Amino acid sequence: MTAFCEQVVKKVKGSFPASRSLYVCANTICENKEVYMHPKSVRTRFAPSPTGYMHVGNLRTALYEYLIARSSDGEFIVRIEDTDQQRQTEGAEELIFTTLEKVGLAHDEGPDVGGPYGPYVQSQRLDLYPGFAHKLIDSGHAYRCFCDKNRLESLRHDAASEEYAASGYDRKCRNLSCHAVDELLASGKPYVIRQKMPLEGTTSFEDAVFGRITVDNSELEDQILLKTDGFPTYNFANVVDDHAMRITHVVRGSEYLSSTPKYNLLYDAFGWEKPEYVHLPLIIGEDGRKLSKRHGAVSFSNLVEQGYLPEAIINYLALLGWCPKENRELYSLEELCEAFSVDRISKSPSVFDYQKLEWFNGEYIRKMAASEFLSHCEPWLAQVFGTIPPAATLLAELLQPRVTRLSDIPDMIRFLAVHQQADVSLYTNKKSKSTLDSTIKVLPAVIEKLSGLSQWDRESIHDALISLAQELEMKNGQVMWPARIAVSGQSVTPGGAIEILLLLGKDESVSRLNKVYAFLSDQKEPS
RNA sequence: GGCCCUAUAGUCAAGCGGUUCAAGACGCCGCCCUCUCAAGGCGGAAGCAGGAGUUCGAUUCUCCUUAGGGUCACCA
Repeated sequence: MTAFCEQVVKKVKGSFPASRSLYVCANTICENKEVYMHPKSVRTRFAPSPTGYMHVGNLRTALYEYLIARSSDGEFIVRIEDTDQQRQTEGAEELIFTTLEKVGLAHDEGPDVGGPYGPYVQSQRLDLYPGFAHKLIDSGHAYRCFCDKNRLESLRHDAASEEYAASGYDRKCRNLSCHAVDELLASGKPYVIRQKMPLEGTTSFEDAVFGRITVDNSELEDQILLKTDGFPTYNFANVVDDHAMRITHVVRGSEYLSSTPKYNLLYDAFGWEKPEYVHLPLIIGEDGRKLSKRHGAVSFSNLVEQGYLPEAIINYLALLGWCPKENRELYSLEELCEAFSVDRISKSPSVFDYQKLEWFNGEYIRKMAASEFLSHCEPWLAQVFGTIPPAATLLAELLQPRVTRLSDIPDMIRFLAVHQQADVSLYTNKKSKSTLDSTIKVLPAVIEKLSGLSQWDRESIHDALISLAQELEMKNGQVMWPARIAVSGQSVTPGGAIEILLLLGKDESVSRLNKVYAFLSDQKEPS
């Protein structure tokens, strides 16, 4: 007992090295759970597989896991599920951590920060799983299966095989005699270990959002626990690790709903306490299908590239499938921790709505301090001007109420860097009472007036143009409209004539106006 | 196809048998503001999938139908 305690203490302090005695230790942990922990504390885990990109569905799962932990003062753990050797991607793990950091989901334990229940990468716990699998064989809850892939494949293609259709694998090896097994083992034939499902009866469990789920055991396949390469399947590693890491709330997408009974049977076989289950409704695309790459930008980095802010993404995701008690929508992460509760998670799948995300993004942009917005703009301004223009502050001020995605900025301001002649038809505008004739009439006066200005600021330009309208007995619009169109070359601009002139500077403005006037005069003459 | 799940406007959704019963938000439309567009303000159109049953009374409870989705891998 003393030795055990020492081991536990060592482990809690995190000084326990990842070694082959891990098996022994985990085994000890599992069988002495009362000694080992703080049963009250909520522990959730984000267990992504390092596939190289962070799907918003995964991010939302991570968010809810984080919120569940934080809202009850519990711990949030990150565990990497890399038991599929085929799917390893370079830098994938890194991406997971940078994403979590960008959105502010700080974890208490994980491969990068350590913790008392490590290692937190499944490929580093490989020597843990076979022992557990063999324990299950000993207790009669699992068996070795020597069927090769070809047989399974042909089983699957054999439509006549109703037995297979009923429960997946046909359980050929389930009742192999000891003698037969020994012989196969001796021959060195590779095998997997499968879970022995009960043939009759039902299994049910209580899900925090979906309620009671019951399935017939006859529906359950004798799933593979340990692959021929000695790696565990997700189905197995997941259960072993969730238990070993003392996870109290298993939070995941509802696509796992139908396999949860199998996991519970595993917990029962080991005699372990089962966790609470919180299955989340799926995030789907416009077409009603599970959101996937063909729906467009569905990874966190895609979204950021498209100009969405991490805070806006998180806020939107929080409200996608969960509804606060209070009738409001703008929540910071901290506020979400306060407000979140599992019982307000909805059951039906929700469509990922880019328009609504865009609205959130606009809200966050407008809420920003001007200086902060400016720094967000800078890379986009540099993209157009090659450098940060002197008028950046003014530009940002004009952009802030008008931008919904940062990536829209370049197209909105490109006209400032490159002057293009407006389509002649643009000079005709009913509301401003502007026509091509009035434009041709007013332009020389505008040029003259502006050229004569000694000051180039908002007020001077404003006064000059307004007084010009009065002098010519024209409406303000008849002056402002053509000036803006001429100088910008387009009908819609961020800011009015005065702002655009201000942005361009006196020399550039006058030069553009002259160019346009010359062009328009030429156009006019033939007719 | 078997099994499981879901079902309030185009979308996210409140509602958890009857004081207000169909909130609120995005989007859409209109008006105001206005040197364009935004932002902002005001207003509008738009919904309980269908059918039985329980009940004095169903959006709300039960069943059926229909429609969607998920899942049936040595993927997670």
